[in-house]
Amino acid sequence: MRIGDLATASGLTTKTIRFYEQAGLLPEPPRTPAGYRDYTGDATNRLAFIRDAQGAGLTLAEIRSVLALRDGGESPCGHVTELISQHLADIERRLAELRKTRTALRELAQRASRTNPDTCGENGICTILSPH
Amino acid sequence: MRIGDLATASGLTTKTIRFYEQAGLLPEPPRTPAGYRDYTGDATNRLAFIRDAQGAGLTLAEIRSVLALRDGGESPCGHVTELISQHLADIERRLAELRKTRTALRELAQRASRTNPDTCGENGICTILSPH
DNA sequence: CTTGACCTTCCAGTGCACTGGAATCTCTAG
DNA sequence: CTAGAGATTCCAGTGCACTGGAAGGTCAAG
Repeated sequence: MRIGDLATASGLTTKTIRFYEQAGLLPEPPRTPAGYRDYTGDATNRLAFIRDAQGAGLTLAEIRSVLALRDGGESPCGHVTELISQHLADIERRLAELRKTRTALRELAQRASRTNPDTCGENGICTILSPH
Repeated sequence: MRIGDLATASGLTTKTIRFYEQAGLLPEPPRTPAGYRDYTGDATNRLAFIRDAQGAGLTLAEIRSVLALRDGGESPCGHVTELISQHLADIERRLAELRKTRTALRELAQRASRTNPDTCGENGICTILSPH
């Protein structure tokens, strides 16, 4: 299986696959006599795993750490469980942040609807965004 | 007012202030005979505005566009109103995304708690993240 | 023999908002 | 006179996950 086939099978680009290899996520495959990368079906599974892990919000660095454990013969379960709970906490933080920003923006939208463009610059740049 | 004073007054660093100038957010101030930037109180207001606008989630590019309108003598109200509604929509999208990811992660956490590390690698890399 | 698809490497850029560091200049206090 | 704080410019790097492009090698079909 050459890199283009793997790209098609995985829905990635050849660029991305080479990048993953260089980033230590995908082992270097054997080469054909011509120097072409020659993949087995395992690579498809590995890329599918990377996709799933990314879908869960893991970074490539985290995914690499999980793969390294597995490749080293260790079970990554504990590590993965920890990563998941870290990401959950992170998402809660970001949700709270976003909700706060949303509230602020709604307030600004309210203010915008009450603002007269002809007088809004009299003492500042924009009374909607930055009232005194 | 020299750049250090402005930095103290605005809570930014001198680096950031020079960066804002270079990015077209802050007009080039006059210089002292020694070549030092010499700011008036206006700069403080402008930086406060930038801070407020950033707090509302606007990017520096958007803030620049608002400032450009005001500097050009036009009222930026309409533009600002539009930016606010765009950002609200964007935040709704991201909230929905995050909630989806959170649901997925909770599912994964559930699965993690039911996973036996000794058998989890039997047909893949990690049955928590990527079950078959 | 040529065309075209596909492969190779390597280097560099993207977006965003800064941040770090080097080399040099200016001013004030002791 | 010197030390130190603070200013100047310019270049380059950060993190993240790619993406683009140049210059060239390989292979099957026509």
